[in-house]
Amino acid sequence: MVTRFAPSPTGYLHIGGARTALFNFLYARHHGGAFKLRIEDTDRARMPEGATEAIFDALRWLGLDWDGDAIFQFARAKRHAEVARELLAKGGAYRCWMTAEQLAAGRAQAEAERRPFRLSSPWRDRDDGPADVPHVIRLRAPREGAVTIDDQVQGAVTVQNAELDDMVLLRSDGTPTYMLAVVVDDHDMAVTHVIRGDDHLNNAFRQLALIRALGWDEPVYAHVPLIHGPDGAKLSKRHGAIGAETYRDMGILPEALENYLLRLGWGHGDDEIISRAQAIEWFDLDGVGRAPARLDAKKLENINGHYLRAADDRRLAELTAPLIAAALARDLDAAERDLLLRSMPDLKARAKDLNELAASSLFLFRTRPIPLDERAQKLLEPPASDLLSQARGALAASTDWSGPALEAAVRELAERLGLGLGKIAQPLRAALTGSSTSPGIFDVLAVLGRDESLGRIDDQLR
RNA sequence: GGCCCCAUCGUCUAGCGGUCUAGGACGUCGCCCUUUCACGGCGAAAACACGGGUUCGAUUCCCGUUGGGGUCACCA
Repeated sequence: MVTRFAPSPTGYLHIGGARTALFNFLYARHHGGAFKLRIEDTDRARMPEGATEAIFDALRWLGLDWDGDAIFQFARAKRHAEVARELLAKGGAYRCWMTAEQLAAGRAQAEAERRPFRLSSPWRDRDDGPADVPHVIRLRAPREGAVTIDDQVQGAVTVQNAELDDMVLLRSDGTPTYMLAVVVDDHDMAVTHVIRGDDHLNNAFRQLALIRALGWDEPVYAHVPLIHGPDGAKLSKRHGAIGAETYRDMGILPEALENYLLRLGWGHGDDEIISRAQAIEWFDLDGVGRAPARLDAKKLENINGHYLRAADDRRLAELTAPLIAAALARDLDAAERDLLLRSMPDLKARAKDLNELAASSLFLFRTRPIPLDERAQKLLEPPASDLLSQARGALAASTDWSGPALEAAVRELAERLGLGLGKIAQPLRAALTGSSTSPGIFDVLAVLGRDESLGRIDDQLR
């Protein structure tokens, strides 16, 4: 069996497209089939520079590797036209000389009479038009009866043939239409399962008519509901993040986005955190829901936090280093990279995305005297500075500069003064990190080292 | 508007005639843990759109209403 993902290069990988790709990928892997990629690049005018690469990048980022080379639809135009001519020769299609004006007039009249427009070309049953005048080739679609598609997601869907008109296969300039191209490409690529957004459900009936006229094998269809914005409307630019790469920029891990997308419109009992391997084992079309799902940023964030905590420290350090460098406007040296790596276990426990992770690590790399934010300044006001001074003494007296040893020293001090640990820890935190929130203060002390820690404290004692 | 699809907590969903006083997750609100922030733990509020059938029995099946969505090009 063969599935396929067929995006048109718009400049980014639509988040809904990413989910469609994921479903196709998972379905193919689950059934031991192939997952192919086809770029529907026939609309050259509306194709931004680098649009194809953007799709490749996003797919690779998500780890949705396609089998074989990507197929470019535009390059296959000759083949498409050839199929149309063959069909014409067999009588399954006809030449139509209706003009755009005639069509427009028909539509306008239909609208005025408040009845649906049904194309009825006078050329369907005659072929004596002027051969040298531009004309299109239309499918001679059946007018009687109905077609039922046994959709794997939507169930049995029936449409009357009278609802479908004779679609254009070849434009008057000889270029193929999308409908033709899709059918020919799916056939030539040996696609057996067409899994796509349900905005194509209506198209399926037209395409099926063409497939039948051609006498080709019919694919299995599965039309997945679209993804909606938080307001329930179709996802569009005004909702903000619609490109998969935007999520990467937001510091979302690809496995988190994948898990989130997988659970959007598909379920497997109460399971929430699902690995790639597990997804391949479990995924099937019968688990796909039929109602459109809304995007929920909070849930994505939560899942991302989960994957962040589970992620390898080295990988996170590598992912975060460039973000830190950008914030600092300088690169990290080897020692700093090591510091970042060592701090990662403490850092990643509290971040929900890579940007937060980077931001929360900045205090490690500040040069003395480090800047203090408003709350940190407040924490260091008079009564606290005396405590800070005493804490410095206790710390400096410790012969063992390790987390547990330092904690013991500070706890002892707190007890001696009859204070809660927080009374001492907070000023310490402010002096060491310049912030009121950070990883555990004894971890910070340990990771920063004796000289740097004491130095930062002294800076605040002056 | 025609055609097609859909309908369980705010959101994602489990449920495939009785096990439902409807389960889980995110979010929200309490409490606990605690040096801050997170994490984690415990608990709470929160849904079967409505109306008819079918059935001994409907969240589950059928019809209608309402409400969403998709689609109606010589775009893809």
